[in-house]
Amino acid sequence: MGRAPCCEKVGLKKGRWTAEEDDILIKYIQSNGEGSWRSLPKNAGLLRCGKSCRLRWINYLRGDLKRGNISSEEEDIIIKLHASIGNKWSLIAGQLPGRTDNEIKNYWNSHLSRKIDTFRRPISQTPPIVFNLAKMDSVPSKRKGGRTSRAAMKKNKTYNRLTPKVKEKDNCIDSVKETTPWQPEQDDMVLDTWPQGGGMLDPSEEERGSCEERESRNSMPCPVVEREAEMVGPCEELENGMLSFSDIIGNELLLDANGNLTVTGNDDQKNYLVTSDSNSTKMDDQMEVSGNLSSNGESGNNAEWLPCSSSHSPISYFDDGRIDWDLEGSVLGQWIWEEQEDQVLSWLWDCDKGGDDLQNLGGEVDCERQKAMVAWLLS
DNA sequence: AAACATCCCAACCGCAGATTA
DNA sequence: TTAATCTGCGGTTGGGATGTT
Repeated sequence: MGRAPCCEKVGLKKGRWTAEEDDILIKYIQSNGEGSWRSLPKNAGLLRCGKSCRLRWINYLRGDLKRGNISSEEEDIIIKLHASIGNKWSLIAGQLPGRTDNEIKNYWNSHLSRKIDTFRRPISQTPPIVFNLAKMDSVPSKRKGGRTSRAAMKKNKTYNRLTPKVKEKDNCIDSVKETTPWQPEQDDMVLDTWPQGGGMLDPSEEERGSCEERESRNSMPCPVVEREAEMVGPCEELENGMLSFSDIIGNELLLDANGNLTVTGNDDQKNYLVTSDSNSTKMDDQMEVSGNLSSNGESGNNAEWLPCSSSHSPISYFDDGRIDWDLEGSVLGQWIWEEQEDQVLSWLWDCDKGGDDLQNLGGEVDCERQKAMVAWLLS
């Protein structure tokens, strides 16, 4: 039997709520309390779906909602939590009093995800480079038209127009560093390094599905090589002040505490997942990758590059029964979350302290890199 | 001033887990 | 035990707002 509709849809009003409707809803909830959303519209005399009433109340009319812009501290929390748990907007919202999941979701989609998405860059054609992010901050966007983002307008009302356009590559690239490109051992490697809820708290391999599916789930660019290539020159893209985060990961990103970004390229447009060859530290190394937001295939941590799509992916290690890192769907994963949620979250809040926490989990955290990455994202 | 491009967010939709009868 | 219902969540979209050309 098909699922019954949440409410009788015929004759119900849709679209923006009017002030009168808001008043009715507020008064009704004030006198009757929340809940019984299905019967609320009828009882309150609203021509709205109960679901719509609930949403309106939760996201807009509740008294304890915080108005105004997302603060940098809140943004910091959002970034850190999203890097850890992915699109769990309600969970993230739970850490931000007065903010709703919808608000955070919108903020992520309109501000933060774009920041990361525009960080894209072609992988192969450039020599290894070091970017001075401090300089990049001052590099204007190359947009041709359209509306300036509100965030940008808030930050700088002379946005774009009064800022001289950067023409010289040297303005955005501090130096070119020659390194020996790392050669992959396998040709069919697929990157899965973006810590979209991943790395640390990734669902099982089966649930991960295709790249597109994961992109859809996470609202994040999937850094898989078969993605449409965005072929722009190194500085052309840098004029946007951003690189693809996934590209950076794929190119062996090194982000130091000063915000300098080192990218050592690989020349076959392959991206990789780094993991350890030590079973006992699989989970921890994943944490390190996601926490540090950097990977180095030559790291001395017994690291080896493995295709995440293969049976050797770190996730598959979990699936092998050694550990199931499914956040909600497994006993062990549930245990980890329940028992060590505080540790994980405290690591997110306080890097200095979190190092110890993660040590307890068997991992290592490069706090300086984490801080630098967050600082950059907030820039 | 008009057309166009883009941003942004409120609201909708469908799904899934929890609860109830 | 099962179906119906409720509730919450995450993805998506419509359209107003606004900057650029």
